Amino acid sequence: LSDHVGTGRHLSGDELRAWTGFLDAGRMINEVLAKHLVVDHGMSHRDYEVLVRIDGAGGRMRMSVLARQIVASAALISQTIERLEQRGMVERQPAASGDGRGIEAVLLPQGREGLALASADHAEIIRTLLHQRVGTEDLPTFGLAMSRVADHLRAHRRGEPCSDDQCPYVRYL
Amino acid sequence: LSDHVGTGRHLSGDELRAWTGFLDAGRMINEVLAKHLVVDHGMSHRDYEVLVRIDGAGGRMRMSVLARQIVASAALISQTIERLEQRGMVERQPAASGDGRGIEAVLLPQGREGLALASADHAEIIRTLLHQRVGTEDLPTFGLAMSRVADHLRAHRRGEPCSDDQCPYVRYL
DNA sequence: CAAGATTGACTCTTCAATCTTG
DNA sequence: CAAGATTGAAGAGTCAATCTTG
Repeated sequence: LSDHVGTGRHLSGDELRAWTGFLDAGRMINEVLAKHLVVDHGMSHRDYEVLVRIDGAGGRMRMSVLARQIVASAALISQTIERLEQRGMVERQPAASGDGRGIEAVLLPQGREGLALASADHAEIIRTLLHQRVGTEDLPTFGLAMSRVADHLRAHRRGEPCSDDQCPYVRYL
Repeated sequence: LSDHVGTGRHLSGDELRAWTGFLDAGRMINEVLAKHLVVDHGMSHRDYEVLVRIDGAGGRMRMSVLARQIVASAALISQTIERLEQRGMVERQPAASGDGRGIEAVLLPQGREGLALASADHAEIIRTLLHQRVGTEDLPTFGLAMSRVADHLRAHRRGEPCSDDQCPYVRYL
C-alpha cells in the first residue's frame, strides 16, 4: 500500500499507527471494563457511567443533562434508566425545578452501594491498562490531547461554529 | 470528589482527564465515521474495516485470521461476511490451503469499488478529528503510546504471559 | 411550534449450542 | 477432543414517530 504523507487518500505510517492503536486500544479496554462490570457487578458499562454521573452531581440529575454529559442520545438514557429503575438502583421523580417537562433520575441506596463496590476495581483496571502503558511522563500531554479532540467534537455537537478551520465532516455528528 | 494520586480508589485529576478524554473522543470519532459510512456509502464501520483488511491482504483472507486482526469474535465476522456476501461485495470460498475446515472471504469488484469510494473521505475525517487535534509534533509519541496499550492487550488475548507486571484484570479479555 | 422524554421497530453484538474436519 | 465456522435467541443501541408541557 502507498504511504503518502498528510494530504493523500491513505494514512501515512505515523498516522496509521496512531489511528489503529487508538481504535484497538479503545475497543479492548472497553471490552475488559464491560466484562468486569457485568461478570462481577451485574451492570453494563453504560449503567456504571450513568450511576457515576448521578453520584457526582450529588445524587440526582435530569435526563437531558445526563444525555448531554454522557455521549448518548435521549432515547438511550431513557432505556438505561428504565433498566436501572427495575433493578432498584435509581428512581424517576418529577424535576425539582418548576418545569413540568423535566424528569430527574435519583440515586437509591442500592445504586450507591453497587457503584461503590464496582468503582475500586474499575479505576485500577484503567490505570493498569491505559495510564501505566502511556507512562507517567507522557500522561498529562496525552490527557490534554484527548481533551482537545473531545472538546472540539462536543462544541460541534452543540452547534457552535468551529474556531480555526472548516471541519467539513462534522455534519455527521 | 477526592483527588488522590495513583493508588486510591478514584482516578486523580490527570488520570481522569486522560480517561474521559480518551473515552469520549473515541465514541464521538466512531460516531462520525459510522454515520459517514452508512449515510454516504451504505455500509457499517465494521463492514468497512473488514473490506480494508481483506484488500490489504491481497483480496482474500481466512475468517479466523480476520477475526484475530480485527478485534472481533468469530461469530461476528461470520455474520458480517454474510451481510457483505448478500450485497455482492465479497464471496466465500473453501480455503486455498489444504485444511478442509478453512473458509476464505474473497473481495469482489463491487466490494473493491465501494471501498475505494469510501476510503478517501474516511482518511480525511480521521485526520481532521484526531491527528490535527493531537498535533504534528505529538503524533509519533501518541502513536507509540497507543500501540503499547493495544499490543499489551493483544498479547494477553493470545494467552502470552505478561512481561513486566501482574496485570490481574486481563482475565476479563 | 420547540424542548423533554418515551416507545416500538429494526439492526447489530454477544453468548451458547451446533456442525464439520483434523 | 480441539479448531474453524455457523446459527438462533437474547440484549443493547439507533432511528423515527409520539406524547406532553412551555
